[in-house]
Amino acid sequence: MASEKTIGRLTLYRRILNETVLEGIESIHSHTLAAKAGASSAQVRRDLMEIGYVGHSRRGYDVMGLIESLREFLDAPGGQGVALVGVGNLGRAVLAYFAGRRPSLAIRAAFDVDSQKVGRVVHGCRCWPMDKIEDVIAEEQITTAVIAVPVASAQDAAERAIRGGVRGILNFAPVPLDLPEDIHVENIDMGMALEKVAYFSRADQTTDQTT
Amino acid sequence: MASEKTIGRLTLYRRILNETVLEGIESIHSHTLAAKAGASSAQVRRDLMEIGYVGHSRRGYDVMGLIESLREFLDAPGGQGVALVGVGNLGRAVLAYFAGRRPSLAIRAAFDVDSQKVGRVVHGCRCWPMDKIEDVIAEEQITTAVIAVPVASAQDAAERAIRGGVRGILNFAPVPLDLPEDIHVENIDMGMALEKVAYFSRADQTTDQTT
DNA sequence: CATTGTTTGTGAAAATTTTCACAGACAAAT
DNA sequence: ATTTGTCTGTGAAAATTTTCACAAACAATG
Repeated sequence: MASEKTIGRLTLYRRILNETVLEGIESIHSHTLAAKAGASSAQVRRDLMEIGYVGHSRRGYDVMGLIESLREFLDAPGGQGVALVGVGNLGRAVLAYFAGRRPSLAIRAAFDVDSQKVGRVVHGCRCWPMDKIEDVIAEEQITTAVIAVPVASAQDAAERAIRGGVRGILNFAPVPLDLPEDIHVENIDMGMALEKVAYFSRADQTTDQTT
Repeated sequence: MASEKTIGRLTLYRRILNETVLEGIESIHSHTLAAKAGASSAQVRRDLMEIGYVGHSRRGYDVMGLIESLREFLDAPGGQGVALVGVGNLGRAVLAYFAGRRPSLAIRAAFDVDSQKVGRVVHGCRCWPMDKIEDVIAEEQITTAVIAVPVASAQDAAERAIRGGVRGILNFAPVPLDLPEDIHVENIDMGMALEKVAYFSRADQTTDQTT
């Protein structure tokens, strides 16, 4: 029911709410959350409608309750494992980013062709050789893979991860992957993103910002 | 006139066409380009309509001509400079990614607080201390900045880049930046992206892939 | 030269996403 | 107890994006 865009914003709201709760704030209005998220208040209310969380008129949303509700909606009941394929600069950045962040969505294994990296533990994550992908993913019941390998190996890496049992892929390689359509693919293409920004940075282009 | 989404796809088409031309292919049909880009042929035709490039019925689009047309549309006439703020793992990955890729959109300077990094040249790009941002950006006429610093310094880094003259920002820090609305901001939020993929990786969620 | 089959360019329809705007709820103030 | 002002939840409108579908173009074929 919830669109991809809505899911993205919900995760953003959760991050904002986690900060909010640290400040000791107990309830929050849609327009406050909206301002912090860079959205409109109507948008926030629509999104929360999607997960069926109800606020109080005048008082807004109960922060703790909303966080809990988001957790129930967004997180898999038993937690989910993530695999990282490619432990280069980008891969290490990804590991650093997620290290110890969310236990219910942790990077449980990393893979690289470089035998120098194999066996080492980076940011609390063990690095395996590429040919162990299927086995380790299956064994650790990993559902999601992050592809951070060069373009030439991306398609193969993705296919192997899927053979291991992965159902969703976060792809950093700037190439569209050709995969079964029941596999969810999210592309992060830094080159494309930079070109877009550069285009809109030009004085002659006028469009408002957003993501 | 062209939407942000269209601009994104146009850059993707260009990348695909650059590969196509290497294969010695002289013309391409909308449906072929669409398949490689993961879009529909109607979408491709609409997008190309946007830049006013016309193909030939039955023969399709002239690859070289289209690349040239995309260049005219997407690239700034005199080229554009990019600054990188933050030379950690992610920053280095960004540098490696763009090193020597497109002369008209090159990373001309990098900045970091770490005095160990200052003065060094990473992937052909000199690293400056943070307090030189305004000066170097102004001097090099840099229009676009990539923010790859921790959350806590992202807002400040962005503001200083803007004071130097930057008009567009590619922000990797997982925090919405609060900036003048004439500044174009593009957020790449790896955490949000991974959570989205994880959500759609769950067996109970069914939605088709795309980006 | 006519026919055939394929492809572009594009109005119009469909689908999706966002915003508007307001009834109903309710805390606070009087 | 009543009024006041603000906030939610949501139907409906607006805006945006994508797809449909077909006339016009035209290379290829006979």
